[in-house]
Amino acid sequence: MPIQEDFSRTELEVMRRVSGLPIDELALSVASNLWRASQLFKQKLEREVLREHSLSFSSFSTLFIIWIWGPIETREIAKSQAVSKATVTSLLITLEKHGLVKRKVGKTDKRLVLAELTSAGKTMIEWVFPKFNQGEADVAGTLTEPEQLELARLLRKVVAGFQIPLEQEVAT
Amino acid sequence: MPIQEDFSRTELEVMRRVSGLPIDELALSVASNLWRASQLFKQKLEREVLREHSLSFSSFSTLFIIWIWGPIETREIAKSQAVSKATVTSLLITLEKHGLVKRKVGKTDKRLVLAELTSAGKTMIEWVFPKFNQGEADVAGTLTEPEQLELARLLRKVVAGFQIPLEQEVAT
DNA sequence: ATTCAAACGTTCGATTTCAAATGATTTTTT
DNA sequence: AAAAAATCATTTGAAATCGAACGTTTGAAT
Repeated sequence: MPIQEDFSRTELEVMRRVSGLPIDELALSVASNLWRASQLFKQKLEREVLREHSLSFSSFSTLFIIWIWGPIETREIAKSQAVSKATVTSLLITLEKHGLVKRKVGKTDKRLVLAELTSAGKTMIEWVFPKFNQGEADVAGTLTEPEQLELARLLRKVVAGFQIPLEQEVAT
Repeated sequence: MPIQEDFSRTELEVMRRVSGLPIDELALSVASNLWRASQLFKQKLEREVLREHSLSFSSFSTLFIIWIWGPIETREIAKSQAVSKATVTSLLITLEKHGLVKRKVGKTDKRLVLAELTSAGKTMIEWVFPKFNQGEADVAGTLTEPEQLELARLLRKVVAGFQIPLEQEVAT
C-alpha cells in the first residue's frame, strides 16, 4: 500500500477550486496547515490544561514570559508575544486582578511599567508549565524525533524570515 | 563559518531556564515556534493585505470558506475553522452587516442556517485572495521549495494527529 | 531654559472569541 | 401521537485583540 499524503477534504477542494488561478499552491498549503495546526494546538492546551486553572492561552504565555524574564517591560512582553501593547495592558490587568502579577513604574524612566510575578503567580506557572509541556509533547509526539527537529528548524527559519523585511522601510 | 542554528534569544533563555526540570525541550521548541510563526503570519497578512479592505483574519477565512463551499452550514464553518459556533455567528453578523454574506434558514431542516456570498462578497474574495496568497508566498518563500513541501507535510501530519485522539472518549 | 518631538502605557470603541444558557426545531422513545 | 432527548443557532457575559487617540514623561533642538 503506497504512502498516502494526508490532504484533508477541504485542502483538496480548495486546490481544485483555485487551480487555474495564478496561485502559489505550495505556499497556500504551507500557510493553511500552519494556521490550522496552531489553532488546534491552542484549543487543545486551553481545554485540556489551562481551563481548569482559569487561564487563557494568552494569560499563560504572558505569565510564562514574565517567569522567564523576571521584571519585564510591557513593550518587551508585547514584542515577545507578537501582540500589541494595548493587548498586554489588558492581559496584565486581568492577571493582576487574579493576583498572579504585579506592576510597578520604572525607577529611572517613569514611562515604563515593569511586570513581575507574585508568589501566587510563580506557584501557578511552576505548577501548570509541566502539564502544558506534556500537552506540547502529545502534539509533537505525532512526529518522530528527527521530524520534530526538522519541523522546529523549518519553523525557526520562517520566524527568522519575518524579522528581515524590516530593512525595506514601510512607506507612509 | 559554521551554519548557525538560529535560536532566538528568548528560545535560548527559556531552554536555559527549564534545563534541569523534567521538560520535553524538543516539544517545547516545536510548539513555541509553531505558535510564533502562526502569529507573525497572521499579523503580517492583517497589516499588509487585509487592513485596507477592513477585513480581519477571521473574516477573511470565513469569506474564503464560504467561497469554496457555496451555501454552507454554520456548524461546518465552525468545524473547518476550528472555532466555536458562537464565534461563527458573530463573524457572520459582521460580514452580513458589511454586505458580504447573506444567511438563510435551511429548507428541510429549519434549525440550520446556510451562509452564502453576496455578489459584493464574491467580488471581495476574488480580489483579495490573490493578494493574500502573495503574502503567503512571501512567508513560505523564506524556505526552499523542498523545505516548503516538507514543512507542509509535517504540519499536515501534526494536524492529522489532532483528529485521532477523539477515539479516547472524553470523560465527563 | 523652553519648546518640540519621540516614546510609553493606557483608554476607547469595535470585533473576535468562548462556555454556558436559551429558544427553536427535529429525532427518538415510549 | 405525546413526551423526552438531541441538535441547531443565537444570546449573554467575560476576556482578548487591535488601531487610533490620549496624557505623561523623556530626550532633542533651539
